[in-house]
Amino acid sequence: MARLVDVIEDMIKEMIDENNGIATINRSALAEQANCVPSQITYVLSTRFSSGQGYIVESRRGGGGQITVTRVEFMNKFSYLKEMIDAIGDAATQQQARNLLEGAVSAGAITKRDAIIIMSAVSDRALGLVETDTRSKVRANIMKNLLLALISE
Amino acid sequence: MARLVDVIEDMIKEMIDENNGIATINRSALAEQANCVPSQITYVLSTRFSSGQGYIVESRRGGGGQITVTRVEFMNKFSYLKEMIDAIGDAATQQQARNLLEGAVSAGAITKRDAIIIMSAVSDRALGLVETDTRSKVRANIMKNLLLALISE
DNA sequence: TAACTTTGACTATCTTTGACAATTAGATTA
DNA sequence: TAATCTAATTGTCAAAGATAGTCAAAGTTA
Repeated sequence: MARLVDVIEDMIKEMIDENNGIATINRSALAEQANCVPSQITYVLSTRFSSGQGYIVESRRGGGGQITVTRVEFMNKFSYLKEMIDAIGDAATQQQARNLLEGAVSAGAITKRDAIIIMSAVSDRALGLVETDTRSKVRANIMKNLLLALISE
Repeated sequence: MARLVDVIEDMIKEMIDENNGIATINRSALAEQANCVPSQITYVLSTRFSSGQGYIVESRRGGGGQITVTRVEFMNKFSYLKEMIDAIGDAATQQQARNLLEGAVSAGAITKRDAIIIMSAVSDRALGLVETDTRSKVRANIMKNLLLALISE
């Protein structure tokens, strides 16, 4: 069964692709198109289109209100990695790590190969022996070290 | 009567064989099929499909969640890495990790760049939040996962 | 007896939904 | 004109739903 998040993520990315890197969204219309509640759109935007993933999301409420999603282009690799490091903060779940890495790959900030390597180091499997209550922090730490290594190449 | 672990192990291996080396599992569905509790699947995966045994296991929770098991083929050109994985065993100090990586670089099994990346993930600095008494085990685990990722490319 | 297997209650994480709050443009009114 | 109302939008947050993970006790086997 396809996940709604994935469907919506794809729809938004398509809009972005078709519009020179900027999607202009009417939240409820998109929700209707995707057959879901409007807040689901908000959820997708916050988990898949964050600044650490190379997007700027702006919005306005009220009549004529809308959401615009802009893919940040021409951002050099270093500042992208820096954004990622900021986004990680001091804890990250496996899924958050995955989302960040996918964003970085599609932004061209890192290669797919590097993303796979990094993911393999911070997956739940790799960290299985770390106590569950510190695992997210350990993951964040490792990931930041890995990204720093990429920066300092 | 055949042991459950063996039955489930075979089921998963069959799925892998039938799908180009990758099985996609819904844990509770498979448990139902095998007539056991879901956590039994987790047990089989951790005892029979570990990184030391050449499998990459990935998973996601939540709606649409799933587990994927990938069998990594050891081609000849990766025999050095396979031996490395065996050599790591279940614990490695930072120094041992460094030595192994240096050996791999001078043997031409991995690039210097990859060695630096891997080292940045398993350095004491990256693992600072892991309790010292498990750190070597965690390091070994991460390293095996990383090497498998390199092989699986 | 030591190691391995099986079970199940409990936990963690991710997604989906919906009720309610906040904001804004434009229309209406005093 | 200024204040107010109204309709149109997005934002927030917590609950419900859907998976997988953990851990320790009980059972089995070598």
